[in-house]
Formats: sequence, C-alpha cells, structure tokens
Amino acid sequence: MESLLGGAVASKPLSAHQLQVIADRFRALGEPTRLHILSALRGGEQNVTQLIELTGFGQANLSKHLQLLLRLGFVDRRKEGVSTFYRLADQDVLRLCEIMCGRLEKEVARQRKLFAS
Amino acid sequence: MESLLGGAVASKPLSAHQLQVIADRFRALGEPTRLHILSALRGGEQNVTQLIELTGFGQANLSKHLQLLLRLGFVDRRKEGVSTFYRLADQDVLRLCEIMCGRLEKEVARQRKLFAS
DNA sequence: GCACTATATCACTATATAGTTATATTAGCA
DNA sequence: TGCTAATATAACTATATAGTGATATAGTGC
Repeated sequence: MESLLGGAVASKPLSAHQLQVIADRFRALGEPTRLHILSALRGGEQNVTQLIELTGFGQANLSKHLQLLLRLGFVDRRKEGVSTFYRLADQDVLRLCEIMCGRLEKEVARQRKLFAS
Repeated sequence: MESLLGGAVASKPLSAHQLQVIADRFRALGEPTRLHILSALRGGEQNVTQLIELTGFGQANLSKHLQLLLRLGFVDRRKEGVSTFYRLADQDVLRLCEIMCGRLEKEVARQRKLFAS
C-alpha cells in the first residue's frame, strides 16, 4: 500500500476506501480512554480485571474499547482460563505517540517564544 | 512532554488533560475528509478554491476542516490578497501515515498468509 | 447439574461533529 | 461608494459513538 505522503515522488491519490481505512485507525487512537488503556499496557500484558483497576473505567466500556483496539490490530490477546490477557500488538503505537508528543513539545516551545518576545 | 510510551524506562502516567490533547490530534487525522485535504497539499500549497476543485468538497465544509487542521498545527497558511494558501506545516503527517500504512501492509500480508495456509 | 467469576454483548441515552445552507467578512476593482 | 469574488462563520440536521446498566456467554469448582 502506498503511504499517504509517499517519498519524494508524489504518490498516487488514495481511493476513498483507502482513506477510510487509514482514518479508522487514526480515530481509534483519537480517544483519551483508548490511549489510557494502551498506556496501561506499556508495562506488559494485563487481563481485563487488572485494566479495570489500573484505569478505573467500567467493565463494559473497557471491553468495548478492547474489542475495537483488537479489531484494528493495536492489541493482541491471550485467553487463560476465564481470563483474557491483552497486550500491545507491536511498537507502532509508541512510535506514533512519540511523533505526536514531539509535535506538542514544538508547540509549547513556540508558545514560550511568543511570551518571551 | 513525556511520550506516551516513553523509552525503555516506563514513563510517568499521563494526566487526563495530556491524554485529551494527544487524542485530539489523532482524531484530527481520523477523518477521511481531512486526510484527503492533507493529501491534496502534498504537491505544495493550494488556496481554498484550488482545494475545492482538487477534492470536490463543499466550500464551507472544507473551510471548517482547514480551521481545525490549522488550529492543531497540521497546516500553515499565507494570505495573499483575497486568497488563502494552505500548506502542510511539516513532515509529521507523512511520517504518521507511513507508520499507519506500514501496519496495513502487514495486515494484508497476514490475511494473504491465512488464505495460503 | 448448580453457583461463581470473568469477559463480552446488547440496548439505551447523551454528546460530538460532519456536512449543508445561508450569511458575514474581507480584499480588490470599477 | 458599490460590486464581485474568496474565505470564514453561524445555524441546523443527521449520524456516530462513548458511557452505562442489564444480560449473555464461557470457564472453574462444587
């Protein structure tokens, strides 16, 4: 699949469907609740009960968010008896958040400059 | 600001406000319309009339999305007479989309494997 | 089988926002 | 000044979804 921005060469326009698929994934990260869940999984896999304790979210709400993150490939899971352990599927979420946080740092620096001038 | 996933060392938990600020930015990229607009800016700055032609979106709709992208720092603008030229603020959107597209490639490869087996 | 626990799903309400139409603002020009 | 064009904003409708409470499903032990 072509990257949205491509390399130096302008890549072909993406179809409406491709744009939708990509947007779905960004939107999955566009909820503080889901970022909180992903953040709680940084330390390693957790079952749902542990996530409830870690995050304070309701069980049904948490479960629904986990299904979404699973469907879009941001988390994997492993069933052990009656429990389900969720974990980050890979490092991509970390990389994505690093870029976003870098943007925020730049933003803060700019604001500071405005005050200073 | 701390990155959501941090380095090897687990970073401090993010405050609700920080999570919200990061989520806002992911959500901004979580709409196909806005991705389409950003994609249309890959080739260089465009004014609103040009963007209308390139994307086929309504003027008011387009303007509203541009204000959002501007407010969150994904685009910059330059006014020239009665026109406003928008451009990508930096390369971050490209980097973010590359990661997402990479995920999709892996997803497709996995699907193909399932069929093959 | 029954009871208990963990997780997932359903049904519902409330809120956010994408798209649209109409209007306001602003710049250039006669 | 008035006229036109480009962009932004306001008001509205329709849709999507976050959160919640109730219920369903599945595993474990009695």
